[in-house]
Amino acid sequence: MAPKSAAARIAGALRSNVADLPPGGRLPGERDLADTHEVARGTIRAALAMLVQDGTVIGRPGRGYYRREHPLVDWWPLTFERDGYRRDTPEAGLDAWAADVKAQGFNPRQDVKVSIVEASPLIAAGLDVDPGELVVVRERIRYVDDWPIQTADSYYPMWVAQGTDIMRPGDLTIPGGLMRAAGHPQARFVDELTGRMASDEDAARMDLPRITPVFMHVRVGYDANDRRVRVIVTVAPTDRNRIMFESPGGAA
Amino acid sequence: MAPKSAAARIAGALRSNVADLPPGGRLPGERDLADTHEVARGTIRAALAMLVQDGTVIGRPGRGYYRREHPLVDWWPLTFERDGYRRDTPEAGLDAWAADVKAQGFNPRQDVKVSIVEASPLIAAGLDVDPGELVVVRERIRYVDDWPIQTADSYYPMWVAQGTDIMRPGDLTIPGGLMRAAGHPQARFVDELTGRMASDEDAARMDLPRITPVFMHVRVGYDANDRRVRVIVTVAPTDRNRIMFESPGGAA
DNA sequence: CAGTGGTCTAGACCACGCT
DNA sequence: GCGTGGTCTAGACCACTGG
Repeated sequence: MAPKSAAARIAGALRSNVADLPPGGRLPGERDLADTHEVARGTIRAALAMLVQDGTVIGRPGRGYYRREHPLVDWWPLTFERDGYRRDTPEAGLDAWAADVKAQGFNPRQDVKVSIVEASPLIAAGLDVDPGELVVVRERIRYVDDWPIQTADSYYPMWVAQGTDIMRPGDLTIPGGLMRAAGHPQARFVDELTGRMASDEDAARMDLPRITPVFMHVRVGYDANDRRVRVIVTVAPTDRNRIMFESPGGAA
Repeated sequence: MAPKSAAARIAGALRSNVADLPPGGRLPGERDLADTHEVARGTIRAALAMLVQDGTVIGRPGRGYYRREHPLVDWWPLTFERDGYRRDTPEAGLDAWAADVKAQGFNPRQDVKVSIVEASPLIAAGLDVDPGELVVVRERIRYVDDWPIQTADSYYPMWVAQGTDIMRPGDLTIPGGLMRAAGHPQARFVDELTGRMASDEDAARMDLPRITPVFMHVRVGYDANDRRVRVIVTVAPTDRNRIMFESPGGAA
């Protein structure tokens, strides 16, 4: 019924081979696979690309292809305050994301870099400032068991960040949250979720092959006066992250 | 700083060319582009693939590449009942999705096919039935302005669907919702969102190039007795869909 | 150093859309 | 029938990895 390409057929065969491998086990090299399947190397690469994309296999330049070791990490970007549901009072010293990861039995870590940059068009639109205006950014790379899982960059207008802990480098863990401590508790968020392929920058920060699809999550936070006080841009490769949420029933 | 590949460099150049094109305008063929940029056709294809992935351009087999005409369609999978926020009493004759699309000024349409199938492992896990057990599926293909936007397949256990409107073919528009009418109003949902590349099946149903990344949204619906009464699997290409939600503030 | 994946070339044949 | 994209081949050179 479905006329499969040679690459798709080989991808299926490789999938079985990978299943017989121990986690972390290595596949033969592209040239070997090309010989045994009697196709050109390009065809093998197309097949392997499919396995990389769905996370079956990890490609390491200069080393080879390996069976995936780590499972998908669940990410709950929505924080309800309903039914006593989940967090919102995360364990001391952990932000919501880190608390979630720890609850899944993994070990979270975040590298943080603070700097002052000119607002890109995306950020300017989110913060309602002029493009090129100076804003403060806290760039985070999040690791789970020392494996890069996602990047989360928070942008603040100067008038919010000035003279607060926001400008302090390092992985801050402030009870009640950074924004509340800075005097701008957030009243609501608007979230936008799009998808794309990993950019060169994503690839460099998270050590990804550029064929990986990623989620891009943009959250605009508003304070009680409906002023935009923060934009968070999270980039999460789909082969490492699963987004979860729960909602009350409706007519749908 | 960033050592770009030839394909990436050409992709950038093409991006400018596309911007000068009217929406729907056609690019030169791959062989022409290869000549003018003095590279092999494969390199041009790699560059074009980048533009297709981020939705700048639409590839039509046998015809050519065209500048994208239609904007991203917003999709709000979450239905709050707060602040008088949005829908949940959708316009008569429209489900929540169609009402959203119409509110954006577009024209929604859905093709529905009803059938009885054996539960796949994914569906069996979601409905808490045995794999291979017979379930009812309502397969929908959703169009916006006659452009395929997403597929949404709803699976029901037999004991839920038997003898109800669920088994009636066609695009049903039942005030209060199909589930309520069938005697199984849903108390809550658990949602899971993953990403992957379009499968052969996705490509066929929505006329996609297989290099398109897609969102896969799996929603499990529970009734008041916490029984699983429905699983909806939605596949939404990231180059046509943007997922939106809004949430109350927290400590995060 | 030899082996790996990453990229590119210059062809080729195919199925499909159009006229 | 001709042009289009989709796929595949059999090479090549590169940068990077590891021992």
